[in-house]
Amino acid sequence: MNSIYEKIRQQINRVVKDAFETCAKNQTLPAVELPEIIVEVPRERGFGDFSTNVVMQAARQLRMPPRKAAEMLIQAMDLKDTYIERVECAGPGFINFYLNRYWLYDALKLIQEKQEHYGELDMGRNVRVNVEFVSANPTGPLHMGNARGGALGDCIANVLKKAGYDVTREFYINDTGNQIEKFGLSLEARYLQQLLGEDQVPFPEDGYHGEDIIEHAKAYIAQHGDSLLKETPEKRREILVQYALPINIERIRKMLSDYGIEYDVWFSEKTLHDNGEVADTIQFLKDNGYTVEKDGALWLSGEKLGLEKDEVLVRNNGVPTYLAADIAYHRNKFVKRGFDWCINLWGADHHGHVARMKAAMAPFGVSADRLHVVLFQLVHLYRNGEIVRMSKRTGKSISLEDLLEEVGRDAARFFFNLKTSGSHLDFDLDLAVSQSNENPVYYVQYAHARICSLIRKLKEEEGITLKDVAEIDLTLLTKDEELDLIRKLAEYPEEIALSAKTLEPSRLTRYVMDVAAHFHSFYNACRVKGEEEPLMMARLMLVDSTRIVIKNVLDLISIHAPEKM
RNA sequence: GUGCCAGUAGCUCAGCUGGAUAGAGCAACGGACUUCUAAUCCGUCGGUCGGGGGUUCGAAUCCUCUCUGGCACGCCA
Repeated sequence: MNSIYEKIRQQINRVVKDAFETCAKNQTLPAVELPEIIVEVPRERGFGDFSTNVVMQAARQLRMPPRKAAEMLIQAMDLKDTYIERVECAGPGFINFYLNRYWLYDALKLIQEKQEHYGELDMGRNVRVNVEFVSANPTGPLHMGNARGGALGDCIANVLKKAGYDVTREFYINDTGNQIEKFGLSLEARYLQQLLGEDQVPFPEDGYHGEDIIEHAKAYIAQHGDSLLKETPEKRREILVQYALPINIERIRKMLSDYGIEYDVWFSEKTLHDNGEVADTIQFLKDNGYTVEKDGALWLSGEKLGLEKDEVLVRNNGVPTYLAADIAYHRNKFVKRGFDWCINLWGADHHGHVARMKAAMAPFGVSADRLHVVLFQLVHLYRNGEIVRMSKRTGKSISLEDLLEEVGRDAARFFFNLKTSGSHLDFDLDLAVSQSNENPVYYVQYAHARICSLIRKLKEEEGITLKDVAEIDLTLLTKDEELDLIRKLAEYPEEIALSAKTLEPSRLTRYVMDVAAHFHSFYNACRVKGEEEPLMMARLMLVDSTRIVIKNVLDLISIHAPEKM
């Protein structure tokens, strides 16, 4: 068993179904097909611990007022061997379940039993999922979009893993094509400028203007001198790209690693061209009638795939487009490597690409729902209440490196995971570094440190450590603050399930803030140290369980859980 | 012009597979440290859920129209 909620849902499900069968047998209710029984937690505590609206859903088929049907059901319920203490009908026809406290005590036992494995589910058993994220152009430093995409993608991967999926994290390296062409031209111009003087060599209008390009040129000259002057421009660019690209990729890898992200696969786009998979994919589409020829180019047929318009696959100069490579890439993921499910994280400015990418999988027998694109909105940085576009130091747009330098990894990961991916994100730099009650990062970390401190003190000053669960009387936990905290901790597996289902890990960030809030309330209302041994031990178990959950969530969002602050 | 996303408290946002009296944090105001960390807690204030219409027992949630903001509509990626 992984979740008390799951257990309770099963109990309620069984109780309702059995009661319904009894009623059908007595003919107090018509024997109809019941809809799925949805069990939820009512907003108001007074409406019980759990409730279901099943008779309202079924009111039409039952041909009876919901309240009346509910009453019949409740009368027929057998509550033996359940947590359910009593059942009431309320409102327009809700059935409210009031539970005894043992479900909460069992929830605590479950946490202690599972420890860091608490919250793990088997939702994704045998499902292999590929999560591809960041995939930044290796032509320069990582920007805010990469930072948000990185935080989201990594967290989604963590959550899916926790939910039992077989997860592969992947970075797609755009190491060929137009961007690289531009990269080469920029490097070449900077190289020549260094050797021949800036005025002697024009810099390409749409080139990469960053300082890093000049640094690459200087570094290359320092190591290899002016030997490229005598090469052909093509050869020169090739050598410069071969020199600078691995450095950039390594920098990206290092930067993301500092950010807490480690990939399983670094996938090179170039290999798809070199080994013929792009050509083969285009040929396959052509052979199966998914293409049209027009204006000297080869187009993906929009009509054939249900798209609004055709898209170029091969330009009239014979060079395949990014789309062609991307189709080959996804075909590689699904068909060649056999992933059941692929998740891509893209900036919202790429939303136009989603429909064609999904549609383009159909020819390969891959249904659109196996490709899931998570679009995330742009990030706006604020300082002193004003929007910040440029780095003070470099005058360029703010890089991930700048951000980590200014606010640190914990704050960055926390704030990028605080809002749902679909909403625009305003990142307040002042708030992220402020050591105050306004900063939610500290709020959560402080709760963890407080717990660790408490546990440490008990051990060091009193020699007290947590006893075996079997020897602890949890029924001594009766105060609202205690029970509310346990209730919150019991929700954790539900949060994992919902985060995995919706691919919205930001709810975990909000959840852990909630856990911290309940802990702080508990802490102010109840003492641990100095209480009589049995109560102290029960509370210590609650506190330690809280520690386990907070640590668990902070690990998922890749934020440090300090033991002291 | 067409499409996608968003519009909820002064601010930043949850809630959106229809459910009971729409939530949280911050800000504002008033309280709580002899006792395990006050980076904390408790309380008060705060809403025509952008607007109109519709669907039904019930709508912030679904449909439709409309207004506002962002983005996309390339032989760029």
